[in-house]
Amino acid sequence: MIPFETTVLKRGPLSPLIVKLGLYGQLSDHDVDTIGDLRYTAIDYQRNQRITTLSVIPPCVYVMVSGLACLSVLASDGRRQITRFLLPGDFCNVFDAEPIGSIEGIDILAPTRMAAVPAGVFHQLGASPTMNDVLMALVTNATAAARKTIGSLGLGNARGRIAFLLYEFAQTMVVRGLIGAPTDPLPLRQDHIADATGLTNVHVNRMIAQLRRDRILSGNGKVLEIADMTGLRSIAGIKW
Amino acid sequence: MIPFETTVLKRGPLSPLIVKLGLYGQLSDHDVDTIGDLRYTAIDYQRNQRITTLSVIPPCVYVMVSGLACLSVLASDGRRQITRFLLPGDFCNVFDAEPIGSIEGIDILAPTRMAAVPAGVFHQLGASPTMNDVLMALVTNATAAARKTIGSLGLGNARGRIAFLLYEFAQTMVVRGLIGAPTDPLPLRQDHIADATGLTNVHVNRMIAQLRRDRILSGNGKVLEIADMTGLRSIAGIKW
DNA sequence: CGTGTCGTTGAGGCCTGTCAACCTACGTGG
DNA sequence: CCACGTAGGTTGACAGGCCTCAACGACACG
Repeated sequence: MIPFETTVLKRGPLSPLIVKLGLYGQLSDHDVDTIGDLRYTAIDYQRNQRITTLSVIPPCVYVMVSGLACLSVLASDGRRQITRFLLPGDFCNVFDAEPIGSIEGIDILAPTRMAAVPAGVFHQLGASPTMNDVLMALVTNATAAARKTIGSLGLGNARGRIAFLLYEFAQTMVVRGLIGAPTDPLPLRQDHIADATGLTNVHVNRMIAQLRRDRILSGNGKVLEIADMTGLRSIAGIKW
Repeated sequence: MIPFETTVLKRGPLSPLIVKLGLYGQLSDHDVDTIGDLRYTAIDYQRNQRITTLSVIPPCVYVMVSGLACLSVLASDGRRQITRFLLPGDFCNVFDAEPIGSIEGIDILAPTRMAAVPAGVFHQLGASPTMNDVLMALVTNATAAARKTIGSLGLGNARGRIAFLLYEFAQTMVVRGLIGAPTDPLPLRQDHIADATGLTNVHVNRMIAQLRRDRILSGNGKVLEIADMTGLRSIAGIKW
C-alpha cells in the first residue's frame, strides 16, 4: 500500500503548502492541482541572514519550500525575540506571517529555499469561496496560536515556557508532515529556544539538562529529542 | 463645521465597529449604512464574569458595543494571562478575536454590552470583495499585534512591558475614537496590567509609582493617565 | 592545526515574586 | 451618623529564579 505522503509529495516542492492549506478546509482536486503546478522562482537564503524586505517587484507571494526561519522583533539593544517560526509551507510575507511594518524581520535559521509566486496568480486562486474561507481560517488560526504563545510567556517560568515551545513546535511539525513522530530530532538550537522564550541561552541550557534528567527530553549535545509529549504538555502549565 | 465624529456617531451603537473597519479599508456608504442599520440583540454582562462559550443558537457574531473585556488563558494553578483586550467595536467570537478552542475565555473587566448579530447577515456582508479584503486585513493586523506583544513580553523587563502595554492600549483607544487624547484617563486597573504583562500586582504597583515619579505617567491612586507618550514608547525598548 | 559554532558549567548579583499588613474611597445598612 | 465590608492601591521584608560574566569542552571544517 502506498503511504499517504507519497501522493502528496508527488505534487512537488509546493506540497508543504498544500498540506498546510488542507488543515483548514477541504481542498478541491482542482485547487490542489493548481497549487502543485504553480510557476515560481526559487530563491535560496543562507543561515544568519536577516531579511527586512522581500523583493516585491514584481509583486510576489513568498512560500517557504524547505529550511527553517523565523519572524523576530529586535530590542533597542539588539537582542532578538522570535515571534514565530516559519516552516516549509508557510507564507512569509502575507496572510498569517505578514511582517509588522518596519519592526519585524525574517531571520534565516537554516539554509532555506523560498518560492516566489506572482501575487496575481495567488490572488486569483483566493477568489474562490472555499479557498477564501481556507485563507481566512489560516490567518485566524495564526492569531490564536500567537495568543497561546502570549499565554505561555506570561504564565510560565523558564521550564514551562520551554516545555510549551517544544510541545507546540513538535506538534506543528508532525501535523504538517515535516517529521514523522514528535519524538524525532527537532531542528532547533538552544539559541533559538532562548530567543523564542525570552530567556538566555545559558539558562535554557540548564533547563534542558534538567528536562533530560527528568526523562522528558532525550538526545545529547546538539541533538534535541522529545521523550514524553504528555509530560511536556503538563509542564507547560496551561489549562488546556 | 461638524466634526467627523458626529457623522460617525449618528450611525448608532454599532459606530465603533464602523470606525474599526474603516481603519482597514475604505468602506462604501452602502456598507456603512448596512452596518449602522444592523438588527441585533443587546446582551449585558457584569464585571468579573468569565464567558467560555457565547451562545450561538441561533448562530451569532458578537460585537462589543460598550465596556471593557479581554481574552485570557488560564494556568493550571488558576492564574490568568490576558492575551488581548476587547474594546467597543471588537468582534468577540470570530475573525480577529476567535477564542482558542477550550483554553481561552472572555473575561468582562467592566460592565459591558454586546450586540449579537445573526451570523448569516454578517456573512452576506463579508461576501463583497472590498469588505472581504477589510476583514482579511483586520485579522492579519490582529496577528501582527499579537506578535508585537510577544516581542514585548520576551524582550522587556517589568518597566518595559508595562510601558509597551500602556502605549499600545492608549494608541488603540485613540485611533478607535474611544478616548480623545492619549493623555486621557485609561480604564485599566493595576490588576489588569499585571495579568496582561505576566507580572504581579505588587510589582506593577511599584513600577507605576516609578513611572509617575519619572513624569511618564500621571494621575493618583485609581486614576491612570499617560503624561509622556514619547517617553513611554522609548521605555518599551523595542526597535520600532 | 587553527578557527568558529554550539553546548556546558560555575560564581555572584539583581530583578521580581511572595507574604503580610495597612490605607483610602465608597457603598450599605442599622 | 456611624459601623462594617469590599475593592483597589501602597509599602516593607525576604527569598529565589534568572541574568551576567567568564571559562572551558566537543566537534566540524578548511
